[in-house]
Amino acid sequence: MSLFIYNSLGRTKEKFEPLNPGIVTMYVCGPTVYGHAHLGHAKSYVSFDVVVRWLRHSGYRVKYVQNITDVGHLTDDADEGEDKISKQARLEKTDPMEISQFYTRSFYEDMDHLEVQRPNIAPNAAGHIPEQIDLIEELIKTGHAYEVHGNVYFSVESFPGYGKLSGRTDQDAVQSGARVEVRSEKRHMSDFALWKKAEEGHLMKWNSPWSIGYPGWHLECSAMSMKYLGETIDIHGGGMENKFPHHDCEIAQSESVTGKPYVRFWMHNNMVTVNGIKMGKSLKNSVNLKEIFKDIDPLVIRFFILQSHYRSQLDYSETAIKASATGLEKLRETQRRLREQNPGSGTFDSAPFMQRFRDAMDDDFNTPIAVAVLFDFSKSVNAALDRVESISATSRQEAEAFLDNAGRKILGIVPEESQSGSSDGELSGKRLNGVMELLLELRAEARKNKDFALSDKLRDRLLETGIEIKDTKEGASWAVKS
RNA sequence: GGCGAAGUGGCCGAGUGGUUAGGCAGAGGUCUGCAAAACCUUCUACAGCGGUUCGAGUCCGCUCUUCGCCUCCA
Repeated sequence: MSLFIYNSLGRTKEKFEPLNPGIVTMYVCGPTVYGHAHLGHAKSYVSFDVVVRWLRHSGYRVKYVQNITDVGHLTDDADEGEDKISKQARLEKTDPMEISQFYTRSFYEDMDHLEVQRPNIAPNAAGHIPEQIDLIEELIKTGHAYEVHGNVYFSVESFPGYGKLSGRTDQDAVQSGARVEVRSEKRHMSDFALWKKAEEGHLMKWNSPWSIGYPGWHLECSAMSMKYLGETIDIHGGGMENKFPHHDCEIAQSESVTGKPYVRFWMHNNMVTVNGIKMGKSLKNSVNLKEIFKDIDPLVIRFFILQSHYRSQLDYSETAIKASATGLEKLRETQRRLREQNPGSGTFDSAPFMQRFRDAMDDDFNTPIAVAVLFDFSKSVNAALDRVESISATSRQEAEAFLDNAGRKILGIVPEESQSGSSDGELSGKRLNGVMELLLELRAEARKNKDFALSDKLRDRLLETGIEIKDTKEGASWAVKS
């Protein structure tokens, strides 16, 4: 089976082949850096991380670009309001550059915890002003854009396909219910800004042929995507809420300049909701990642996200997270058992699970099914290990390799180190192993002497510190509980 | 008003014309000094009403409900 990807452009799953054999060019809309990342960011970037990992696993060289939006765009609508980054700078009593740098670092910190691999290129908008100006000049030259009082607008009437991604092709209908008052200086209500003249006191501004000002929001992705990946790219990812207007504007700008398709596959991931309502900063219900990570292993969050499909909404609740934590522990338990149990003579065939896993991933990155395959695998492996004959060294190696590939390298939900269930490096140290070995030995002696008060004390007190003792036929083992 | 998505068992969450999703929770059992872990067995479904079909959560129509976008947003 070959890889099929749901393309938002045609609203169907299409067979994926890159434009250039062996190489996939991929661009994903990055965050605007004026606050800490929340669960929504996690869902988006974990989802696309798995996409990249699967493409690479499938043998492609993936050139992955993910931008950082550090030009402050407006808090309100297209024409009013304060620039978000400047506003945050004012609130934190500092300047925009510090804000964007600080939150960029914070973003990567959180993504690192989630095992999200960094993009190959992470361009920032403020560093690509000349490229954006070039693009505007080209659009003016070709009659797709016009200047009014230092502002430059894209003329949607000059691009017949405007709105094809979101299905909003009738601009009069789109505007009839719009909640935003439209500036009269535009030729058409739907025209959008490519360059804005800076108002008095606006901090983030640059010189341009039209005014001292700043670029429109949609422009940066077009400019940077084409600069680093070429005029036509294979995959462009982003959140569903950006389909319109952001992505439709990107298409209009880019294709007007090049005359070529801008993106071959559009991928849109769905939202995180809290009690059924979209999570958003303005709604004050967003779940900050740094807060969650205080109580929950980041990989549990990653697992929680991958248990649903990227195109489905994901409803956040503490009970759902707890269920995920317990479930993930089960997979890790199997991983530990595979590493620790002595080989026997039985056989175990991992191949069918590999095949089912591949099929799931090839079907539009169906991670919920891929995860279900891991659970089925886990169940079968545990059963095999429980048999008297256990499984042979060869079978065990195969099973371990599958779990390592599928669970760690692709889904990124099981850790490399088997001894510690958490990503806490301190606890997984050799020293702890030594101490635990001693404690298990003492407990075994106590049990042998039927001193159950002592053996239970050891077990209970260790559990209080987050270490769980597991008695099996092969003797006791331990694991850090996440 | 326009564009779009969705309603699955106690909860989370796949599937999409005929055959078990999976996880969590619940029940019973094996194991255990007792537990936990592990293993085995097991209960509760496809919003409603029509239609197509030998057969429909799955296709079609209508109704109800929810959510997203049309303003910055992953």
